[in-house]
Amino acid sequence: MKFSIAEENYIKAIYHLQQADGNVTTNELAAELNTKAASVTDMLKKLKTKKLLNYEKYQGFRLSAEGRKIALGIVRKHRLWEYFLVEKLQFGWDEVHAVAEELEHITSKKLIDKLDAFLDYPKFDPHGDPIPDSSGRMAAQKHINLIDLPLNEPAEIVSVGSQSTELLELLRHKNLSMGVIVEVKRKFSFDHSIEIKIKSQSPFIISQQLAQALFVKKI
Amino acid sequence: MKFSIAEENYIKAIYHLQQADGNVTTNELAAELNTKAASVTDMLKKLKTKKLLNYEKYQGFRLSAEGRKIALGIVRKHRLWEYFLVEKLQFGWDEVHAVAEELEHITSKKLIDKLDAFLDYPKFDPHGDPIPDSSGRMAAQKHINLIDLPLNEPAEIVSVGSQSTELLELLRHKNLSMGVIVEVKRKFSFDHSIEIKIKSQSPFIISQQLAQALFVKKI
DNA sequence: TTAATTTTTTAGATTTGTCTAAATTTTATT
DNA sequence: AATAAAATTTAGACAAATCTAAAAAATTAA
Ligand SMILES: [Mn+2]
Ligand SMILES: [Mn+2]
Ligand SMILES: [Mn+2]
Ligand SMILES: [Mn+2]
Repeated sequence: MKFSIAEENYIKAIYHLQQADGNVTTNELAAELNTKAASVTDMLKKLKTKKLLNYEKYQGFRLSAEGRKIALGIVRKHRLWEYFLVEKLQFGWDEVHAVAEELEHITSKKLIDKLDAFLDYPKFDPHGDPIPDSSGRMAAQKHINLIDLPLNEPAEIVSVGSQSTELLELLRHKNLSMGVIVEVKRKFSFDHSIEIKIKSQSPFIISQQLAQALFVKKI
Repeated sequence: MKFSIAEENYIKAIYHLQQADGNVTTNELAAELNTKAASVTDMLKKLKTKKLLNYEKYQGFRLSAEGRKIALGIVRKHRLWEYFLVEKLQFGWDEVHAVAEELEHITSKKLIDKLDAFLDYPKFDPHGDPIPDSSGRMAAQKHINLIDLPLNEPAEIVSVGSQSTELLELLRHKNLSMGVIVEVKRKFSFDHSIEIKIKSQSPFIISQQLAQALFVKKI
């Protein structure tokens, strides 16, 4: 079956929300998609009819197995295109999300598999998120939140919690990006800010909000 | 101003038709887009309002200067993507058109200019059609129709008259593609078929329709 | 130069995706 | 448990793009 761009955007958004939340709510999804709750309800009915969604009125919802499969296909396309934009076209890692938001809806299966081969089957996108393979499998992320990293343990930044331009702008300003090695030097309990150090730079403080948006792997 | 995918498809189709025809008619455009005349009329009104079209009821129409500029931008994207698909992703030259039909609607200007650079500023797409540069300029095609090529003059195939899968399938079957050197050996006036020869292959006959779909450059 | 034919436009519906405002259901608070 | 607040759904409207059928205009042919 083929899906419209609007349907695909809903499916993908539900997929991401249920990763975090388990059950997804109407308002949550409306906020995620910058639309209104009434519009969401309409689309939920349609996706339910198409058997992509387990949904009962007022009860919240989750994707069906079939819906999850569709979602993984869209996520695969999104992340492969992001990788292409950064690795081949020299985009900054903080400017690819909006373009990939469009490219992810190109329908050719052959295109995406050939792109995957051309890129040499990358496992992670520029934000550190795993890229599903053509059957929907992807590497698990066993990453810990920077806020939970013990003091003085070097760790590598491997992913970010959101793709908002605001976040990515701040990260760029602080020279924080995928692959950078960080160490937590102090934790301030008053506001939960932390002092971190990155290679050849004096330590600096980041806010709780920023630390929670960063995931690291101990090395 | 931003345009919908439907609007862009109309603009591009009008551009191609007026290249051949001068003035374009409602039915012509409906046929080109596989839609109905009534739908075309509706869209013409909209494009006129947006000043992309010189159009008076019942009089036929052409793009305005602004409309032509938009059209060239879409053509540029279409042909650059086709080049990418063939040169980088190893698509056959006969299978790229449908995918490019979608990719041409991705809106990022930065994307297309970076793609152009990545491809090293190609001048022609895989079908031999010139690719407009970022200001809309492109190489002129000074090609002659294969049906008009004099006997025994070697010439190089440089473009095809349409991208229909039917045509491209036939060309592939006959080993005819961009860059192939052909010579016309005989012309049969009964049905206007011609006998041609290509490198290391015995001569064979092609129909008038096929010969008219091929453009060559004398060498 | 009428009449027939073709082309084009209009009128009225339909589908998709969206919205606001009102109604309903659920959840939280007294 | 009753009431207030919040979340969700329904009702009704709208814009975009399409269609069919009918009307109007232009073209062609008698
Ligand atoms: Mn998207
Ligand atoms: Mn990403
Ligand atoms: Mn198109
Ligand atoms: Mn082409």
